[in-house]
Amino acid sequence: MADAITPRAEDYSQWYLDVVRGAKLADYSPVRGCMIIRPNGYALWENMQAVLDRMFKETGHENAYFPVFIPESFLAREAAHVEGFAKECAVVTHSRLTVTEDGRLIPDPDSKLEENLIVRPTSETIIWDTYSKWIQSWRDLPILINQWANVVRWEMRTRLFLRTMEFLWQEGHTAHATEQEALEETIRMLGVYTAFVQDFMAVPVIQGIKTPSERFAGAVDTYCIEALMQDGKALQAGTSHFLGQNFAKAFNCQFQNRNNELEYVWATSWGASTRLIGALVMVHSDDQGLVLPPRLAPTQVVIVPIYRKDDEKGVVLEAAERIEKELRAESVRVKLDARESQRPGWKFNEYEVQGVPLRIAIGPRDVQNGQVELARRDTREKQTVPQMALAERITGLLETIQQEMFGRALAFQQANTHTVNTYDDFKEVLDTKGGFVLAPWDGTAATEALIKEETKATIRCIPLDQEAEEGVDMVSGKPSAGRVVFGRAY
RNA sequence: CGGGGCGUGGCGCAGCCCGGUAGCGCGCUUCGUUCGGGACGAAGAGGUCGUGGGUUCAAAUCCCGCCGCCCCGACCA
Repeated sequence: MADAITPRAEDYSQWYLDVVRGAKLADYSPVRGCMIIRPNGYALWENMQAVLDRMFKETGHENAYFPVFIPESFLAREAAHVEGFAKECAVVTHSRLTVTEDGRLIPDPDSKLEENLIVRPTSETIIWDTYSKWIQSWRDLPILINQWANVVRWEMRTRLFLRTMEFLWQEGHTAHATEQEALEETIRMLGVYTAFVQDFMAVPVIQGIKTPSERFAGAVDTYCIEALMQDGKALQAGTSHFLGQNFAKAFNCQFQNRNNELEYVWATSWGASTRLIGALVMVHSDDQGLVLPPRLAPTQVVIVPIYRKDDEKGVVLEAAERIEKELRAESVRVKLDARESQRPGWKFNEYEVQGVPLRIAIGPRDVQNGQVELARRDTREKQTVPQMALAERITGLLETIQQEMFGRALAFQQANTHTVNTYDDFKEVLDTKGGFVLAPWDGTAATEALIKEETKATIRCIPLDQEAEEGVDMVSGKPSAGRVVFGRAY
């Protein structure tokens, strides 16, 4: 087999890329670091979008769209923000090209822009410039807006889905009259992400707050959900920022409150990206390829008809189409692959690599016995079941698969979460097992930086459910109030 | 930008050390036999060997320059 998948244990990086490409999710583009999302990958993204979008609307948000170009001067308004993003911006300096005498294409010097434009790396600045025009009174608040967009960050090193120069995401930007309300929004959206990632992606996460050094550029506090990949590395799966009044001040966005006083608006922003697809791949896939959770799988069930002669073809296809109809009536996303250009064995493999949760094979034998062969992608179990009440069995089984995938991922996360008290144990666990490491921390950036420098592990978050526990920092020996989550991260 | 590696049909690679005019697997096309786990046979199509220069009767192969890509780090959703 030419396109065999590298076993996970051998080279995780290669395994991941093999799965992504084997499942036809994405390709590298001619431009370094950019990604071509193939129909398979995009179908997955569309399902994720649909669910998230519904959740946003259920929590009172509406969609809008802001421009891809941001005046350079906007970025400079918020000090921490510019610090964080200035070094990874694509800059537009000219508006047209011209051909030189020797036939080269260059930016026309005559078309140099008066002010450079940057391609948005995130939209806080353009949105807060806009909000400052929209908001005068407390009656104009809150504003609860989400945007589905692409953004560009000129990353030094990239990897399909996990870090690409351009990526698709949603970014929510909300404006509130009070600090309390903005804080509640921040936590609410963290909850939405948690629900989405756990209940739909079947990926367990730890909720927490970032330390100041890992905080979003311009935020007062960054809340996040952290997931654990199968190689023991952590991945940030979503963030929700409490921005305080930082952007309101930078863009002079004030409102008059009920007491006739002028006040700066309180802000949040939150985002999740196509990186989630990477997380999905890295958490559930095996050496046979992608494994998709039924709730997000573009195709939940594939039917592969098997026949040799024309008379067999007739009865087999008839049965297959009947089953397809029954499943569709139950809102199952089903695909009947009756192509004659590929053989059954080839199709079995193809849909396994693509992660389709369930496969039904039906041949003359089955038609005769009133049965089908049902194969689960996640466990690779096969069983022969009656055609009677098949739709009911399948909807139940899809739900079982969804639950069991989450259960296995959770068990993995728990088995790879270690509690340590000494620096030696800490290093030992990181080097031999990886995973999340719960360790005491004295709360200083100095020890955090030292640990990162020496072990490449960062504080993924201070968990929201952190228990008060008197301890001693592994490095400084200073007192620690509770454990934080360390890990090596993507 | 630092450290490694690699550029040879669509994809993955061998050939390079020791120069003689390009090969393998997969894929693709046609025909036949097949079809319950990536079928088999036969016949085909497809390559400026990244690029520029040098050495030589002769360069994928040796020498020098340049370009590009991948991996590991610094940066990051």
